[in-house]
Amino acid sequence: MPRLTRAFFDRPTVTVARELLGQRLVHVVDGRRLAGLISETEAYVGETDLACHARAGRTARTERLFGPPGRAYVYLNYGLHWMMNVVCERDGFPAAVLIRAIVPTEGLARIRANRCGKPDKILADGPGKLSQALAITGAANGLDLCARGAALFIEAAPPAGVVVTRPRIGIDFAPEPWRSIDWNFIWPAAPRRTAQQPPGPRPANEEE
DNA sequence: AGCACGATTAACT
DNA sequence: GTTAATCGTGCTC
Repeated sequence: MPRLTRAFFDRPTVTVARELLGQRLVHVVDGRRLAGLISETEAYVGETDLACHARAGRTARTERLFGPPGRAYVYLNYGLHWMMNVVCERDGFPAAVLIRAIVPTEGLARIRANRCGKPDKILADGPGKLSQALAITGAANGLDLCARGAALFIEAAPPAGVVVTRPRIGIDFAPEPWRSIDWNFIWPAAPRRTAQQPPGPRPANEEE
């Protein structure tokens, strides 16, 4: 499947957040693909969105948000957890989609190791967890997901179909209407479990 | 220069 | 349900 292009991200952030459900987030680490299907996203849209980091205006931290679409905005939250976002909309307008959950599909052995052997059900069902699972850190901040040869990118996959919306998580500090607007998107029919390994010889890039 | 607080997680009771 | 872990950021003094 081809990779999503810059044109995909150069659209309204809410649209991108919806359509990212079902698509495949891939991080190539040491020549090995670590990947999963995106199952939950959130939209953060502009300086007027008082839940968005861009509410602080253009600063050193938010520079990526204001930049061109298709790049990663990765920041550390609570001093512990890396949050993986994809910048959306035109250069100069600050907006991004936070990827909040994925269903791991490739590189399972490495992903389990990155997650310290935790049960498969909770390998990547949170924004901090999926970053740990795919080994995404602040080093990825600003990377162009649409560049040729990028190690971090999103591949096209069948669309999610039915999508459920609800208010965004963890932004109780924000005033209305931002606190309650339905900018969290979930793919309820996402595969619950990680696919089993196919029978026969394993791919060359699958470990142990 | 100092401070309060997160777009969270895991391990508790 | 409660709480510790842990640090970059933006704001105040």
